[in-house]
Amino acid sequence: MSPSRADLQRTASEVFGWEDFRPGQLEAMEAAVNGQDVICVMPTGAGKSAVYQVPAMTLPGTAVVISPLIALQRDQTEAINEAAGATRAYVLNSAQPQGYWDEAWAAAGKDDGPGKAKFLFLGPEQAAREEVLELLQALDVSLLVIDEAHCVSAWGHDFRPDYLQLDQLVRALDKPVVALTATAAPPVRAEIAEQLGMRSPREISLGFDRPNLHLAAARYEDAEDKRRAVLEQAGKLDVPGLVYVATRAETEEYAAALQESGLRADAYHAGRSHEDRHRIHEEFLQDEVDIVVATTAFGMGIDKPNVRFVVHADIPDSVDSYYQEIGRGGRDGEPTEIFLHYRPEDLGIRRFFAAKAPDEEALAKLFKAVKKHTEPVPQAGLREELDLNPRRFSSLLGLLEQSGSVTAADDGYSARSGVGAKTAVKAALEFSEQRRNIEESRLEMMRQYAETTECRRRFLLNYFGEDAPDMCGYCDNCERAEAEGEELGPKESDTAQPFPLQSEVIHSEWGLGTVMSYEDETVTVLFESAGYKTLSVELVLEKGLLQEP
DNA sequence: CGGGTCGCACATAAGTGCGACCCGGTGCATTATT
Repeated sequence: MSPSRADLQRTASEVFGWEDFRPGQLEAMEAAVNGQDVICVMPTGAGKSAVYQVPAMTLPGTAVVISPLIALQRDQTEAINEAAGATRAYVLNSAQPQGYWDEAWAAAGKDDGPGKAKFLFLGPEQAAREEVLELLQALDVSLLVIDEAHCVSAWGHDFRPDYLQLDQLVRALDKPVVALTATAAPPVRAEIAEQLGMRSPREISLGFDRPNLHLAAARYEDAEDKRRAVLEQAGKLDVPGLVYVATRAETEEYAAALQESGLRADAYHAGRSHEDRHRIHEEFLQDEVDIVVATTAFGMGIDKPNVRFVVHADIPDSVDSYYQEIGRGGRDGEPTEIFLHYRPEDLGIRRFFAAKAPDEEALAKLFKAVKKHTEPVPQAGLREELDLNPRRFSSLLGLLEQSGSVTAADDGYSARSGVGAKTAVKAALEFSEQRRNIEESRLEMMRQYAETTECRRRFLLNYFGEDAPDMCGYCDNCERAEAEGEELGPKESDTAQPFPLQSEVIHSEWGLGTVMSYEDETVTVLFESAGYKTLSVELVLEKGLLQEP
Protein backbone atom coordinates (compact mmCIF):
# COMPACT_ATOMS: atom_id res chain seq x y z
CA MET A 1 0.00 0.00 0.00
CA SER A 2 1.58 3.28 -1.10
CA PRO A 3 1.83 6.14 1.36
CA SER A 4 -1.01 8.61 1.11
CA ARG A 5 -0.98 12.36 0.87
CA ALA A 6 -1.56 12.46 4.62
CA ASP A 7 1.46 10.20 5.24
CA LEU A 8 3.65 12.55 3.19
CA GLN A 9 2.35 15.56 5.07
CA ARG A 10 2.98 13.88 8.39
CA THR A 11 6.59 13.02 7.47
CA ALA A 12 7.17 16.53 6.20
CA SER A 13 5.93 18.00 9.42
CA GLU A 14 7.47 15.53 11.86
CA VAL A 15 10.89 15.09 10.28
CA PHE A 16 11.50 18.38 8.50
CA GLY A 17 9.10 20.77 10.18
CA TRP A 18 7.46 21.73 6.87
CA GLU A 19 3.77 22.46 7.19
CA ASP A 20 2.92 23.75 3.73
CA PHE A 21 3.61 22.52 0.23
CA ARG A 22 3.44 24.27 -3.04
CA PRO A 23 0.89 22.48 -5.20
CA GLY A 24 3.41 20.97 -7.60
CA GLN A 25 5.54 19.60 -4.79
CA LEU A 26 2.86 17.36 -3.39
CA GLU A 27 1.85 16.22 -6.84
CA ALA A 28 5.43 15.21 -7.60
CA MET A 29 5.81 13.41 -4.27
CA GLU A 30 2.62 11.46 -4.79
CA ALA A 31 3.68 10.37 -8.24
CA ALA A 32 7.00 9.14 -6.86
CA VAL A 33 5.53 7.17 -3.95
CA ASN A 34 3.05 5.63 -6.38
CA GLY A 35 5.93 4.27 -8.40
CA GLN A 36 5.88 6.73 -11.27
CA ASP A 37 8.93 8.38 -12.84
CA VAL A 38 8.89 12.16 -12.38
CA ILE A 39 10.69 15.08 -14.00
CA CYS A 40 10.33 18.05 -11.76
CA VAL A 41 11.32 21.50 -12.99
CA MET A 42 11.34 24.00 -10.17
CA PRO A 43 12.97 27.29 -11.02
CA THR A 44 14.20 28.81 -7.80
CA GLY A 45 15.35 25.75 -5.91
CA ALA A 46 12.96 26.60 -3.11
CA GLY A 47 11.59 23.32 -1.94
CA LYS A 48 13.07 21.28 -4.74
CA SER A 49 14.83 18.86 -2.43
CA ALA A 50 11.64 18.27 -0.44
CA VAL A 51 10.27 16.51 -3.49
CA TYR A 52 12.58 13.57 -2.92
CA GLN A 53 13.38 13.92 0.78
CA VAL A 54 9.84 13.58 2.03
CA PRO A 55 8.96 10.52 -0.10
CA ALA A 56 12.29 8.88 0.75
CA MET A 57 11.67 9.30 4.48
CA THR A 58 8.13 8.02 4.08
CA LEU A 59 8.87 4.95 1.96
CA PRO A 60 10.68 1.88 3.30
CA GLY A 61 14.22 1.39 1.99
CA THR A 62 17.05 3.72 0.95
CA ALA A 63 16.99 6.47 -1.66
CA VAL A 64 19.96 6.65 -4.04
CA VAL A 65 20.66 10.26 -4.90
CA ILE A 66 22.89 11.12 -7.86
CA SER A 67 24.18 14.66 -7.61
CA PRO A 68 26.91 16.39 -9.62
CA LEU A 69 28.92 18.15 -6.92
CA ILE A 70 30.31 16.70 -3.73
CA ALA A 71 29.83 20.04 -2.00
CA LEU A 72 26.16 19.91 -2.88
CA GLN A 73 25.89 16.35 -1.62
CA ARG A 74 27.43 17.40 1.68
CA ASP A 75 25.02 20.31 2.11
CA GLN A 76 22.03 18.08 1.52
CA THR A 77 23.36 15.36 3.78
CA GLU A 78 23.97 17.79 6.60
CA ALA A 79 20.50 19.25 6.23
CA ILE A 80 18.89 15.80 6.34
CA ASN A 81 20.93 14.54 9.27
CA GLU A 82 20.27 17.69 11.20
CA ALA A 83 16.53 17.53 10.57
CA ALA A 84 16.40 13.84 11.44
CA GLY A 85 18.62 14.25 14.49
CA ALA A 86 20.60 11.18 13.41
CA THR A 87 22.83 9.98 10.61
CA ARG A 88 20.35 9.01 7.93
CA ALA A 89 22.34 10.19 4.87
CA TYR A 90 25.83 9.29 3.63
CA VAL A 91 28.05 10.87 0.97
CA LEU A 92 30.05 8.33 -1.00
CA ASN A 93 33.04 9.32 -3.11
CA SER A 94 36.70 8.57 -3.69
CA ALA A 95 37.84 10.82 -0.86
CA GLN A 96 35.99 8.79 1.78
CA PRO A 97 37.99 6.11 3.57
CA GLN A 98 36.97 2.48 3.18
CA GLY A 99 35.71 2.42 6.76
CA TYR A 100 33.15 5.09 5.96
CA TRP A 101 31.95 3.18 2.90
CA ASP A 102 31.56 0.04 5.01
CA GLU A 103 29.59 1.95 7.61
CA ALA A 104 27.31 3.41 4.95
CA TRP A 105 26.58 0.02 3.37
CA ALA A 106 25.95 -1.52 6.77
CA ALA A 107 23.53 1.27 7.68
CA ALA A 108 21.75 0.96 4.34
CA GLY A 109 21.39 -2.79 4.82
CA LYS A 110 19.62 -2.44 8.16
CA ASP A 111 15.90 -2.88 8.66
CA ASP A 112 13.94 0.34 8.76
CA GLY A 113 14.48 2.06 12.08
CA PRO A 114 16.56 4.78 13.70
CA GLY A 115 19.96 3.52 12.49
CA LYS A 116 18.88 2.89 8.90
CA ALA A 117 20.53 4.89 6.11
CA LYS A 118 17.67 6.48 4.20
CA PHE A 119 19.85 8.31 1.64
CA LEU A 120 23.06 7.52 -0.22
CA PHE A 121 24.57 10.39 -2.20
CA LEU A 122 26.85 9.55 -5.11
CA GLY A 123 28.29 11.24 -8.18
CA PRO A 124 27.62 9.62 -11.54
CA GLU A 125 31.23 8.39 -11.58
CA GLN A 126 30.65 6.26 -8.51
CA ALA A 127 27.34 4.98 -9.80
CA ALA A 128 29.07 3.83 -12.97
CA ARG A 129 31.49 1.53 -11.11
CA GLU A 130 30.48 -2.09 -11.41
CA GLU A 131 31.15 -2.96 -7.79
CA VAL A 132 29.07 -0.01 -6.61
CA LEU A 133 26.26 -0.99 -8.95
CA GLU A 134 26.25 -4.51 -7.53
CA LEU A 135 26.11 -3.24 -3.97
CA LEU A 136 23.26 -0.89 -4.85
CA GLN A 137 21.34 -3.67 -6.54
CA ALA A 138 21.56 -5.73 -3.38
CA LEU A 139 19.90 -2.96 -1.34
CA ASP A 140 16.25 -2.27 -0.80
CA VAL A 141 16.13 0.95 -2.80
CA SER A 142 13.13 3.24 -2.43
CA LEU A 143 13.81 5.88 -5.10
CA LEU A 144 16.49 6.82 -7.58
CA VAL A 145 16.93 10.58 -7.53
CA ILE A 146 18.82 12.50 -10.20
CA ASP A 147 19.50 15.96 -8.83
CA GLU A 148 20.46 18.84 -11.14
CA ALA A 149 19.32 16.61 -13.96
CA HIS A 150 20.15 19.16 -16.66
CA CYS A 151 23.76 18.06 -16.15
CA VAL A 152 22.87 14.84 -17.96
CA SER A 153 22.33 16.83 -21.12
CA ALA A 154 24.81 19.66 -20.53
CA TRP A 155 27.78 17.68 -19.21
CA GLY A 156 27.21 14.07 -20.17
CA HIS A 157 28.39 14.23 -23.72
CA ASP A 158 31.99 14.95 -23.06
CA PHE A 159 32.69 16.72 -19.82
CA ARG A 160 31.35 14.03 -17.49
CA PRO A 161 30.46 11.11 -19.73
CA ASP A 162 29.46 8.88 -16.82
CA TYR A 163 26.19 10.79 -16.82
CA LEU A 164 25.27 8.90 -19.96
CA GLN A 165 25.60 5.59 -18.18
CA LEU A 166 22.97 6.37 -15.58
CA ASP A 167 20.42 4.57 -17.74
CA GLN A 168 22.14 1.35 -16.68
CA LEU A 169 21.59 2.24 -13.05
CA VAL A 170 17.96 3.06 -13.81
CA ARG A 171 17.49 -0.36 -15.42
CA ALA A 172 19.41 -2.23 -12.74
CA LEU A 173 17.49 -0.74 -9.82
CA ASP A 174 14.11 -0.67 -11.54
CA LYS A 175 12.69 1.82 -9.04
CA PRO A 176 10.89 5.14 -9.56
CA VAL A 177 13.21 7.81 -10.94
CA VAL A 178 12.87 11.38 -9.74
CA ALA A 179 14.76 13.87 -11.92
CA LEU A 180 15.07 17.39 -10.50
CA THR A 181 16.32 20.53 -12.15
CA ALA A 182 15.89 24.27 -11.92
CA THR A 183 15.74 24.86 -15.65
CA ALA A 184 15.07 22.82 -18.69
CA ALA A 185 13.54 23.93 -21.94
CA PRO A 186 11.32 21.23 -23.52
CA PRO A 187 14.11 19.62 -25.57
CA VAL A 188 16.35 19.42 -22.52
CA ARG A 189 13.56 17.71 -20.60
CA ALA A 190 13.10 15.28 -23.45
CA GLU A 191 16.80 14.53 -23.52
CA ILE A 192 16.94 13.95 -19.77
CA ALA A 193 14.07 11.47 -20.02
CA GLU A 194 15.64 9.71 -22.97
CA GLN A 195 19.20 9.52 -21.66
CA LEU A 196 18.06 8.23 -18.30
CA GLY A 197 15.71 5.73 -19.87
CA MET A 198 12.78 7.08 -17.86
CA ARG A 199 9.42 5.37 -18.36
CA SER A 200 6.71 7.83 -19.45
CA PRO A 201 7.69 10.31 -16.76
CA ARG A 202 5.20 12.68 -15.23
CA GLU A 203 6.40 16.21 -15.96
CA ILE A 204 5.84 18.77 -13.27
CA SER A 205 6.86 22.34 -13.84
CA LEU A 206 6.10 25.10 -11.39
CA GLY A 207 6.27 27.87 -13.95
CA PHE A 208 9.23 29.95 -14.97
CA ASP A 209 8.13 33.50 -14.41
CA ARG A 210 10.10 35.51 -11.88
CA PRO A 211 8.24 38.80 -11.92
CA ASN A 212 10.61 40.64 -9.57
CA LEU A 213 13.55 40.30 -11.97
CA HIS A 214 13.94 43.40 -14.10
CA LEU A 215 15.33 42.30 -17.47
CA ALA A 216 17.50 44.43 -19.71
CA ALA A 217 20.38 44.25 -22.16
CA ALA A 218 22.71 46.49 -24.12
CA ARG A 219 24.75 45.90 -27.22
CA TYR A 220 28.25 47.28 -27.83
CA GLU A 221 30.52 47.52 -30.83
CA ASP A 222 33.63 48.19 -28.80
CA ALA A 223 35.04 45.89 -26.11
CA GLU A 224 36.33 48.78 -24.03
CA ASP A 225 32.92 50.50 -24.04
CA LYS A 226 31.38 47.31 -22.73
CA ARG A 227 34.00 46.96 -20.01
CA ARG A 228 33.44 50.51 -18.79
CA ALA A 229 29.69 50.05 -18.79
CA VAL A 230 29.93 46.84 -16.74
CA LEU A 231 32.18 48.45 -14.14
CA GLU A 232 30.09 51.57 -13.91
CA GLN A 233 26.91 49.57 -13.52
CA ALA A 234 28.33 47.18 -10.92
CA GLY A 235 29.49 50.20 -8.95
CA LYS A 236 26.08 51.82 -8.98
CA LEU A 237 23.63 48.99 -8.39
CA ASP A 238 22.55 47.86 -4.94
CA VAL A 239 24.64 44.97 -3.64
CA PRO A 240 25.07 42.06 -3.16
CA GLY A 241 25.40 41.10 -6.79
CA LEU A 242 26.93 38.71 -9.27
CA VAL A 243 28.91 39.48 -12.40
CA TYR A 244 29.25 36.58 -14.80
CA VAL A 245 32.09 36.51 -17.33
CA ALA A 246 33.40 33.94 -19.80
CA THR A 247 36.99 33.40 -18.68
CA ARG A 248 39.05 33.10 -15.52
CA ALA A 249 41.27 36.00 -16.52
CA GLU A 250 38.25 38.28 -16.80
CA THR A 251 37.05 37.40 -13.31
CA GLU A 252 40.40 38.57 -11.95
CA GLU A 253 40.46 41.74 -14.06
CA TYR A 254 36.95 42.87 -13.22
CA ALA A 255 37.34 42.00 -9.54
CA ALA A 256 40.59 43.97 -9.34
CA ALA A 257 39.00 46.98 -11.06
CA LEU A 258 36.00 46.89 -8.71
CA GLN A 259 38.26 46.58 -5.67
CA GLU A 260 40.20 49.61 -6.85
CA SER A 261 37.04 51.66 -6.81
CA GLY A 262 36.57 50.64 -3.20
CA LEU A 263 34.05 47.83 -3.64
CA ARG A 264 34.16 44.54 -1.76
CA ALA A 265 34.56 42.30 -4.81
CA ASP A 266 36.25 38.99 -5.40
CA ALA A 267 36.99 36.67 -8.31
CA TYR A 268 35.62 33.14 -8.38
CA HIS A 269 36.59 30.40 -10.82
CA ALA A 270 37.62 26.76 -10.80
CA GLY A 271 41.32 27.63 -10.90
CA ARG A 272 41.24 29.06 -7.39
CA SER A 273 42.06 26.91 -4.40
CA HIS A 274 39.30 24.98 -2.67
CA GLU A 275 40.01 27.11 0.35
CA ASP A 276 39.54 30.40 -1.52
CA ARG A 277 36.40 29.16 -3.21
CA HIS A 278 34.92 28.12 0.06
CA ARG A 279 35.89 31.37 1.74
CA ILE A 280 34.43 33.56 -1.03
CA HIS A 281 31.21 31.60 -1.01
CA GLU A 282 30.90 31.98 2.77
CA GLU A 283 31.77 35.67 2.69
CA PHE A 284 29.20 36.26 -0.02
CA LEU A 285 26.54 34.47 2.03
CA GLN A 286 27.47 36.54 5.09
CA ASP A 287 27.36 39.82 3.09
CA GLU A 288 31.08 40.31 3.69
CA VAL A 289 31.83 40.21 -0.02
CA ASP A 290 29.38 42.29 -2.04
CA ILE A 291 30.20 41.40 -5.61
CA VAL A 292 31.41 38.04 -6.88
CA VAL A 293 32.83 38.10 -10.40
CA ALA A 294 32.61 34.55 -11.61
CA THR A 295 32.77 32.02 -14.39
CA THR A 296 30.12 29.34 -14.59
CA ALA A 297 31.93 27.66 -11.69
CA PHE A 298 29.92 29.80 -9.27
CA GLY A 299 26.44 28.48 -9.43
CA MET A 300 24.81 25.29 -8.38
CA GLY A 301 24.11 25.15 -4.68
CA ILE A 302 24.22 28.88 -4.16
CA ASP A 303 21.10 29.81 -2.32
CA LYS A 304 21.24 33.38 -1.14
CA PRO A 305 17.96 35.25 -0.92
CA ASN A 306 19.03 38.87 -1.32
CA VAL A 307 21.15 38.94 -4.49
CA ARG A 308 20.20 42.35 -5.93
CA PHE A 309 21.74 42.08 -9.37
CA VAL A 310 23.01 39.54 -11.85
CA VAL A 311 25.03 41.24 -14.55
CA HIS A 312 26.50 39.33 -17.48
CA ALA A 313 29.60 40.88 -18.97
CA ASP A 314 29.65 38.07 -21.55
CA ILE A 315 26.80 36.21 -23.19
CA PRO A 316 26.26 32.63 -21.95
CA ASP A 317 26.05 29.59 -24.22
CA SER A 318 22.28 29.15 -24.09
CA VAL A 319 19.08 30.58 -22.70
CA ASP A 320 19.00 27.58 -20.38
CA SER A 321 22.30 28.61 -18.80
CA TYR A 322 21.29 32.25 -18.75
CA TYR A 323 18.04 31.55 -16.99
CA GLN A 324 19.80 29.41 -14.44
CA GLU A 325 22.35 32.14 -13.75
CA ILE A 326 19.88 35.00 -13.46
CA GLY A 327 17.71 32.74 -11.31
CA ARG A 328 20.25 33.23 -8.52
CA GLY A 329 19.02 36.82 -8.22
CA GLY A 330 16.04 38.04 -6.24
CA ARG A 331 15.00 34.84 -4.52
CA ASP A 332 13.52 36.96 -1.73
CA GLY A 333 11.04 38.37 -4.24
CA GLU A 334 12.43 41.91 -4.03
CA PRO A 335 13.18 43.90 -7.22
CA THR A 336 16.44 42.71 -8.78
CA GLU A 337 18.35 44.00 -11.78
CA ILE A 338 19.20 41.49 -14.49
CA PHE A 339 21.41 42.91 -17.20
CA LEU A 340 23.14 41.39 -20.22
CA HIS A 341 26.07 43.25 -21.78
CA TYR A 342 26.48 41.91 -25.27
CA ARG A 343 28.87 42.08 -28.19
CA PRO A 344 28.34 39.81 -31.20
CA GLU A 345 32.03 38.87 -31.02
CA ASP A 346 31.47 37.34 -27.58
CA LEU A 347 29.56 34.51 -29.22
CA GLY A 348 32.94 33.30 -30.52
CA ILE A 349 34.22 31.85 -27.28
CA ARG A 350 30.96 29.94 -26.77
CA ARG A 351 31.28 28.50 -30.27
CA PHE A 352 34.82 27.51 -29.48
CA PHE A 353 33.78 25.66 -26.32
CA ALA A 354 31.05 23.80 -28.18
CA ALA A 355 33.12 23.01 -31.24
CA LYS A 356 35.17 20.01 -30.22
CA ALA A 357 34.91 17.34 -32.92
CA PRO A 358 35.75 13.76 -31.95
CA ASP A 359 38.98 12.12 -33.03
CA GLU A 360 38.29 9.86 -36.04
CA GLU A 361 41.30 7.68 -35.51
CA ALA A 362 40.48 6.99 -31.89
CA LEU A 363 36.88 6.23 -32.82
CA ALA A 364 37.99 3.69 -35.41
CA LYS A 365 40.43 2.10 -33.01
CA LEU A 366 37.80 1.80 -30.30
CA PHE A 367 35.17 0.39 -32.62
CA LYS A 368 37.59 -2.23 -33.98
CA ALA A 369 38.46 -3.22 -30.44
CA VAL A 370 34.78 -3.79 -29.60
CA LYS A 371 34.18 -5.65 -32.85
CA LYS A 372 37.10 -7.99 -32.24
CA HIS A 373 35.21 -9.48 -29.32
CA THR A 374 32.59 -12.03 -30.24
CA GLU A 375 31.11 -11.85 -26.75
CA PRO A 376 30.00 -8.62 -25.05
CA VAL A 377 33.01 -6.92 -23.52
CA PRO A 378 32.81 -4.94 -20.27
CA GLN A 379 34.05 -1.38 -20.25
CA ALA A 380 36.92 -2.11 -17.90
CA GLY A 381 38.26 -4.80 -20.22
CA LEU A 382 38.16 -2.51 -23.22
CA ARG A 383 39.83 0.27 -21.36
CA GLU A 384 42.75 -1.97 -20.53
CA GLU A 385 43.26 -2.98 -24.14
CA LEU A 386 43.37 0.54 -25.44
CA ASP A 387 45.76 3.33 -24.78
CA LEU A 388 43.19 6.10 -24.44
CA ASN A 389 42.71 8.39 -21.50
CA PRO A 390 39.65 7.37 -19.49
CA ARG A 391 37.57 10.44 -20.12
CA ARG A 392 38.08 10.39 -23.89
CA PHE A 393 37.42 6.68 -23.83
CA SER A 394 34.01 7.06 -22.18
CA SER A 395 32.94 9.88 -24.40
CA LEU A 396 33.95 8.06 -27.60
CA LEU A 397 32.25 4.87 -26.48
CA GLY A 398 29.15 6.89 -25.68
CA LEU A 399 29.23 8.38 -29.16
CA LEU A 400 29.46 4.96 -30.80
CA GLU A 401 26.63 3.73 -28.65
CA GLN A 402 24.38 6.70 -29.27
CA SER A 403 24.97 6.59 -33.01
CA GLY A 404 23.89 2.97 -32.98
CA SER A 405 27.07 1.10 -33.93
CA VAL A 406 27.68 -0.34 -30.50
CA THR A 407 25.05 -1.73 -28.18
CA ALA A 408 25.27 -1.85 -24.42
CA ALA A 409 23.85 -4.62 -22.25
CA ASP A 410 24.36 -5.62 -18.64
CA ASP A 411 27.31 -7.85 -19.51
CA GLY A 412 29.10 -5.34 -21.71
CA TYR A 413 29.36 -3.76 -25.15
CA SER A 414 29.01 -5.40 -28.56
CA ALA A 415 29.40 -4.14 -32.11
CA ARG A 416 26.22 -4.20 -34.11
CA SER A 417 26.52 -7.03 -36.61
CA GLY A 418 27.28 -6.09 -40.19
CA VAL A 419 28.61 -2.65 -39.28
CA GLY A 420 32.14 -1.86 -40.44
CA ALA A 421 34.58 0.54 -38.77
CA LYS A 422 34.18 3.06 -41.56
CA THR A 423 30.40 3.15 -41.23
CA ALA A 424 30.63 3.32 -37.46
CA VAL A 425 33.01 6.27 -37.53
CA LYS A 426 30.88 8.06 -40.08
CA ALA A 427 27.73 7.57 -38.02
CA ALA A 428 29.49 8.78 -34.87
CA LEU A 429 30.81 11.88 -36.61
CA GLU A 430 27.39 12.67 -38.03
CA PHE A 431 25.81 12.21 -34.65
CA SER A 432 28.34 14.50 -33.06
CA GLU A 433 27.89 17.09 -35.77
CA GLN A 434 24.15 17.04 -35.30
CA ARG A 435 24.70 17.67 -31.60
CA ARG A 436 26.95 20.61 -32.39
CA ASN A 437 24.35 22.03 -34.76
CA ILE A 438 21.80 21.87 -32.00
CA GLU A 439 24.24 23.56 -29.62
CA GLU A 440 24.80 26.27 -32.21
CA SER A 441 21.06 26.78 -32.53
CA ARG A 442 20.77 27.15 -28.76
CA LEU A 443 23.49 29.79 -28.83
CA GLU A 444 21.61 31.46 -31.66
CA MET A 445 18.54 31.66 -29.41
CA MET A 446 20.67 33.37 -26.80
CA ARG A 447 21.78 35.87 -29.42
CA GLN A 448 18.12 36.48 -30.28
CA TYR A 449 17.39 37.22 -26.65
CA ALA A 450 20.23 39.73 -26.58
CA GLU A 451 18.98 41.45 -29.72
CA THR A 452 15.24 41.26 -29.32
CA THR A 453 13.30 44.51 -29.33
CA GLU A 454 10.22 42.83 -27.92
CA CYS A 455 9.31 41.81 -24.38
CA ARG A 456 12.20 39.87 -22.85
CA ARG A 457 10.07 38.06 -20.34
CA ARG A 458 7.80 36.78 -23.06
CA PHE A 459 10.89 35.62 -24.94
CA LEU A 460 12.13 33.63 -21.94
CA LEU A 461 8.76 32.14 -21.12
CA ASN A 462 8.17 31.09 -24.73
CA TYR A 463 11.61 29.52 -24.75
CA PHE A 464 10.60 27.33 -21.84
CA GLY A 465 7.36 26.44 -23.57
CA GLU A 466 5.07 28.76 -21.63
CA ASP A 467 2.63 31.23 -23.08
CA ALA A 468 2.93 34.84 -21.90
CA PRO A 469 1.32 38.23 -22.41
CA ASP A 470 2.80 40.38 -25.18
CA MET A 471 4.20 42.85 -22.66
CA CYS A 472 5.40 42.36 -19.10
CA GLY A 473 6.01 46.02 -18.39
CA TYR A 474 9.15 45.18 -16.41
CA CYS A 475 11.90 44.88 -19.02
CA ASP A 476 13.81 47.49 -21.00
CA ASN A 477 11.87 46.85 -24.20
CA CYS A 478 8.46 47.14 -22.60
CA GLU A 479 9.54 50.32 -20.85
CA ARG A 480 10.83 51.80 -24.10
CA ALA A 481 7.61 50.86 -25.89
CA GLU A 482 5.50 52.36 -23.13
CA ALA A 483 7.51 55.58 -23.24
CA GLU A 484 6.98 55.77 -26.98
CA GLY A 485 3.33 54.79 -26.75
CA GLU A 486 3.81 51.59 -28.79
CA GLU A 487 2.46 48.12 -28.40
CA LEU A 488 4.77 45.13 -28.49
CA GLY A 489 3.96 41.66 -29.72
CA PRO A 490 2.41 40.37 -32.91
CA LYS A 491 0.18 43.06 -34.40
CA GLU A 492 -3.42 42.40 -35.28
CA SER A 493 -2.67 43.67 -38.76
CA ASP A 494 0.12 41.14 -39.34
CA THR A 495 -0.68 37.89 -41.00
CA ALA A 496 -0.23 36.71 -37.41
CA GLN A 497 0.25 33.15 -36.34
CA PRO A 498 -0.54 30.35 -38.76
CA PHE A 499 0.25 27.63 -36.21
CA PRO A 500 -0.55 27.89 -32.49
CA LEU A 501 2.28 28.08 -29.94
CA GLN A 502 3.50 24.66 -28.83
CA SER A 503 1.79 22.95 -31.76
CA GLU A 504 3.65 20.42 -33.88
CA VAL A 505 4.73 21.14 -37.44
CA ILE A 506 6.71 19.34 -40.13
CA HIS A 507 9.46 20.77 -42.34
CA SER A 508 10.64 18.90 -45.42
CA GLU A 509 14.31 18.96 -44.39
CA TRP A 510 14.27 19.34 -40.60
CA GLY A 511 11.39 17.00 -39.85
CA LEU A 512 9.16 17.29 -36.81
CA GLY A 513 9.22 20.43 -34.71
CA THR A 514 7.36 22.48 -32.12
CA VAL A 515 6.32 26.11 -32.57
CA MET A 516 8.05 28.08 -29.81
CA SER A 517 7.40 31.76 -30.50
CA TYR A 518 6.44 34.51 -32.91
CA GLU A 519 8.38 37.73 -33.09
CA ASP A 520 8.94 40.48 -35.66
CA GLU A 521 7.10 38.58 -38.38
CA THR A 522 9.17 35.47 -37.80
CA VAL A 523 8.34 32.17 -36.23
CA THR A 524 10.80 30.11 -34.17
CA VAL A 525 10.41 26.35 -34.34
CA LEU A 526 12.30 23.81 -32.32
CA PHE A 527 13.12 20.77 -34.47
CA GLU A 528 13.95 17.51 -32.78
CA SER A 529 16.98 16.84 -34.95
CA ALA A 530 18.05 20.30 -36.05
CA GLY A 531 17.47 22.50 -33.00
CA TYR A 532 15.95 26.01 -33.08
CA LYS A 533 15.19 27.57 -36.46
CA THR A 534 13.70 30.98 -37.08
CA LEU A 535 11.72 31.45 -40.29
CA SER A 536 9.89 34.32 -41.93
CA VAL A 537 6.15 33.87 -41.45
CA GLU A 538 5.57 35.26 -44.93
CA LEU A 539 7.84 32.66 -46.53
CA VAL A 540 6.38 29.89 -44.43
CA LEU A 541 2.94 30.74 -45.79
CA GLU A 542 4.01 31.46 -49.34
CA LYS A 543 6.14 28.35 -49.84
CA GLY A 544 4.28 26.08 -47.47
CA LEU A 545 7.51 25.42 -45.55
CA LEU A 546 5.68 24.13 -42.50
CA GLN A 547 2.78 21.71 -42.46
CA GLU A 548 0.62 20.21 -39.79
CA PRO A 549 1.83 16.67 -39.20
C1' DC B 1 35.85 32.32 -33.11
C1' DG B 2 38.37 36.30 -31.24
C1' DG B 3 41.91 38.47 -28.34
C1' DG B 4 46.45 38.99 -26.66
C1' DT B 5 51.39 38.47 -27.10
C1' DC B 6 55.60 37.89 -29.41
C1' DG B 7 58.94 38.61 -32.81
C1' DC B 8 60.14 40.33 -37.11
C1' DA B 9 60.50 43.58 -40.93
C1' DC B 10 60.73 48.11 -41.86
C1' DA B 11 64.03 51.49 -41.65
C1' DT B 12 67.51 54.82 -39.64
C1' DA B 13 64.47 56.60 -34.17
C1' DA B 14 61.53 54.88 -31.67
C1' DG B 15 57.77 53.00 -32.84
C1' DT B 16 54.20 50.76 -36.12
C1' DG B 17 52.14 47.14 -38.60
C1' DC B 18 51.65 42.46 -39.62
C1' DG B 19 51.50 37.58 -39.30
C1' DA B 20 52.22 33.47 -36.47
C1' DC B 21 50.97 31.42 -32.46
C1' DC B 22 48.56 30.26 -28.34
C1' DC B 23 44.74 30.30 -25.31
C1' DG B 24 40.04 29.94 -23.56
C1' DG B 25 34.71 26.48 -18.96
C1' DT B 26 32.37 23.43 -15.95
C1' DG B 27 34.25 18.35 -11.66
C1' DC B 28 34.87 13.91 -10.82
C1' DA B 29 38.82 10.53 -9.80
C1' DT B 30 43.54 9.31 -9.68
C1' DT B 31 48.34 9.63 -9.35
C1' DA B 32 52.72 11.20 -8.09
C1' DT B 33 55.24 14.21 -4.96
C1' DT B 34 56.08 17.00 -0.82
